[in-house]
Amino acid sequence: MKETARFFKVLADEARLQMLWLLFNKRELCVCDIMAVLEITQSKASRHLAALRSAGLATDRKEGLWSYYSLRSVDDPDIKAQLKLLRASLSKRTDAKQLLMKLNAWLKAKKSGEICLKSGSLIRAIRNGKTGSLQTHLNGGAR
Amino acid sequence: MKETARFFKVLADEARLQMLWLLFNKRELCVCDIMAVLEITQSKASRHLAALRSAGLATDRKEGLWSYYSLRSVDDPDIKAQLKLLRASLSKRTDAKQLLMKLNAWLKAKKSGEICLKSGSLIRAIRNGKTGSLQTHLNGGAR
DNA sequence: TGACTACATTCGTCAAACCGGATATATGAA
DNA sequence: TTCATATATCCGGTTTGACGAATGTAGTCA
Repeated sequence: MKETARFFKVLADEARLQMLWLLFNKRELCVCDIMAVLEITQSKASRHLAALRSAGLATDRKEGLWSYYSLRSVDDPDIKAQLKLLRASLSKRTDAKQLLMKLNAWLKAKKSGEICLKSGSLIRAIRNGKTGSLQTHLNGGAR
Repeated sequence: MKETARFFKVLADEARLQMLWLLFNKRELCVCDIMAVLEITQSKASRHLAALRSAGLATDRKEGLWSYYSLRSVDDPDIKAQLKLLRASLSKRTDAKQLLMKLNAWLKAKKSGEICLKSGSLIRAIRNGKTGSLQTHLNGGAR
């Protein structure tokens, strides 16, 4: 039963629940998207996604600079049922619905050319006074 | 979703899962029974049972010296479904089955007059060299 | 009353988990 | 090659949670 407890431990964190919820509804998201929508630091996003992956609930696919995470199809019927129930349960929550709206808004904004303002790298670049092409984005490029 | 995470936190402990499992199958147990079957200290048993109670999953009923714990009927349909699924999931586990056998053996032994050797009070009494009626149990009474 | 008990709670310790900041790695572009 | 970036991981610090031992509380019984 230790194994069962370990499974619930994975679900016993709000950030991971939110990530699962997003992945329930989007099939594939990069770390940057999750950072932005949940408004968390990059290391937090990466860390919890790694936890979901090592628990066998998610997989990642690398493409260029990005890591795209998606749900992993589990074979254990009990875990499958738990996840299904979790999804149904979250669907009723207003905060979950709001999160989904936020996700859609973010993806739309991203598609229209904006960049991730929460990016740790970006923040560091700004602090360091690095100019580079970021300025192009922030001044000329961004509307 | 913080609330959901908090719920899973309650399930994210082996001892609490075991207690829930016992209560799924027995309707009412006193702390002493749980201590004996799970082979845990009295404070551990009491602490985790209190956690289940404060999470709204269990209630207790006092009768004389004993506290009898039982499951509390929850109204939230999602939590109800989660617990039902948990029970079904645990039912398949061999360790859960063994625990149940152990519980039945314990209850049978208890009925036939044995006392709880794991009792903290008893241990303390022995350490303190108190004689009293305990010696009757340990020498004359016990087989 | 005083001894004995079941259980609750407190206390100090220890380990696990979460966190943000910093750094490392790897890729793509100039 | 060098720079900008996305992500992973490392590093201390803080919080959370579990634990056993000890103590407290309230029943029972002689």
